[in-house]
Amino acid sequence: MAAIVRNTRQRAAIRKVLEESGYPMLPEEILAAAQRLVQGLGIATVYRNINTLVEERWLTPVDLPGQSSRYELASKGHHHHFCCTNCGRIFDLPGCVEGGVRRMVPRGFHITHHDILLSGFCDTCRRAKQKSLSAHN
Amino acid sequence: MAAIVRNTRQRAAIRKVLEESGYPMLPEEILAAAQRLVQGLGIATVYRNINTLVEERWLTPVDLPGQSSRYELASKGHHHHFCCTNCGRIFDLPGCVEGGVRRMVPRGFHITHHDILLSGFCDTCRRAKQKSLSAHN
DNA sequence: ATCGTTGCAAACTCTTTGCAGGATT
DNA sequence: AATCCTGCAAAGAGTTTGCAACGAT
Repeated sequence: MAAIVRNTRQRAAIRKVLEESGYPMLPEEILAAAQRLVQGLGIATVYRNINTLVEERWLTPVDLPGQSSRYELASKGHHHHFCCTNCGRIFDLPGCVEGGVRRMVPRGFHITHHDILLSGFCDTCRRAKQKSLSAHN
Repeated sequence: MAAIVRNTRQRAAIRKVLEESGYPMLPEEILAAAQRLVQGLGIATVYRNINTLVEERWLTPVDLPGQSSRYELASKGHHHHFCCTNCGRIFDLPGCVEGGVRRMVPRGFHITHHDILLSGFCDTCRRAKQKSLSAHN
């Protein structure tokens, strides 16, 4: 059976940090933010709690190619992300192309899950780029 | 300037292995296969050549959540993948939902790249699952 | 008092790097 | 001959684990 989970200050801090974050966080980011709430917090505790919270389905991993997993609240439900290659910020996207992906697989395949990651320029960076382009011409 | 690239037996073996592979390969898989062509080949050489070949755009990384990067020929062009959660095999998918993803981003965002990963049961595993289900009922 | 949790340090895995010898041009 | 490349071993980065002390119930 699953062990009884205790409410430690460390775990509470880690959860608070993730609840108040507007984007998927890296373990190191969670550590830095949670250390402001519980000084002396160690990285091993962050990893242990992340893993527990993922198993409990309270957190969901968010993976960008070639980078460590980030984590966000599972309660946000199904959505995808946009990663700005200029500023590195990650944005939640509202829509989905559920129906479209069904048509991508061969006959007989059964899709249970799909991940979509879009990348490019967010509005702010796109404007900045256009501005610097026109300044140079 | 970029240094002149030499055609070593090791590099040739690594390229041959990737050219003849039907799926995106892990560094360890590339090592194992290439060691059959060049005995004594070391993992460091595999990593060094992978990195060079990616820079040369001869290889493209393929990333599955929480796993090391795999690599496939860049010449295969734009496509996506299906990962069977049962047998672990990775399949190339022909189609795309290019148009669909454009509608997912907020006004002002500019998409330069997109990744789609579908997962579930491939035809073989779907049939096996159905078979075992009916056998138990 | 029990026993889950923590911080620390060590261990582990994956990848990169320094270096001396070897191979390609 | 010049210099790029290789294998080995060591170093790094990210993550997990063992353990004794701590703390929530």
